[in-house]
Amino acid sequence: MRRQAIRDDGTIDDGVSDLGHAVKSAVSRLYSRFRSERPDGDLGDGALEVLALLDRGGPQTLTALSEHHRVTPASMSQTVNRLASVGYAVRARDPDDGRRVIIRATPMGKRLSQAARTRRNAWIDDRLGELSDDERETLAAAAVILKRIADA
Amino acid sequence: MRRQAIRDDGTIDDGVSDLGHAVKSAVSRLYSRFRSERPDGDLGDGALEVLALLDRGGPQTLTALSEHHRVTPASMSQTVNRLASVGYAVRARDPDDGRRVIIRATPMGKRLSQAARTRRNAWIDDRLGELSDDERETLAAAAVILKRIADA
DNA sequence: TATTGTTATACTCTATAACTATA
DNA sequence: TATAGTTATAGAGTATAACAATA
Repeated sequence: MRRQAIRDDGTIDDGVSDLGHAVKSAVSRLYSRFRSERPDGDLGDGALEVLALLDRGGPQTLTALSEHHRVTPASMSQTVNRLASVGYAVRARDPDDGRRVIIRATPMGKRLSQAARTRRNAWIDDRLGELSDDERETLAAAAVILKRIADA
Repeated sequence: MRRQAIRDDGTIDDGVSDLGHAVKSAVSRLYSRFRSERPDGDLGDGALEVLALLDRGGPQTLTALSEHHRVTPASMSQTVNRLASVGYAVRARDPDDGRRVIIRATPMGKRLSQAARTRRNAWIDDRLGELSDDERETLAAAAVILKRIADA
């Protein structure tokens, strides 16, 4: 009889090739954990990621933002609405193409983005500090691969 | 002058220790990608993950489900409402403690869960198939570490 | 006509607050 | 009193459909 074990997520580990599930499960669980460890009072994830891109990558059109974050332009327009309503971003017409809208972070939005990044990385930084050097190297290598897959 | 590069997410890679950001960014980007690659017609992520746990891990109390998924009992109660409203899960009173509610997947819910898992792993399985053996080993090792961090 | 963006509407998932029922 | 669960309400984030403005 084959050895079986119930994983933390309730699925069965039967020893068969199952890397896809392992990666998806680890990513989903860790993403949930990031959410539950999120400091109160911050913007939501979507809005903060858009603000970070505007802060560090410069002004962007709505379409560029929506493609980068893999959401529809309609969804991104609403995220920009949220950022604009609290003064963290502003819209301006593109002078070269009146159909385009250029979105940029305000100085207040940039300050918020930078402060939030430090706050929100605190939890994962603490966890990584508890690992061995070998484990950190593994994660550094894996992060590169995962990023490449995500952006392919 | 220090070499700098703008990352895909718009932040600056200044070569300084930054593993926390790399991991968080890779996980967030990949999670977004999972969402955008999700087949139409499936349940949402939260509901499907609960259904998978009920299918493979057996019946659970509401509190157990909410703790496993790191959400409030109130949130989990609503996710169970969604599953129950379409016939994928049912509630029953715990005969030993009338305060408790036992939630279990119906046969239809179990079938849906198993079919959905295959559908939803198809994208990541394809991507992993394009990697080298070394890269897959790195991801397998990283998945274990990330899972441990997420569940700590 | 094609492209860019917006608004209206709706669904999922989450939270807090206030509540009921049982121990 | 403490524990287990629910409902009401609200907000973020997502989608599709229908629309306006510009190229």
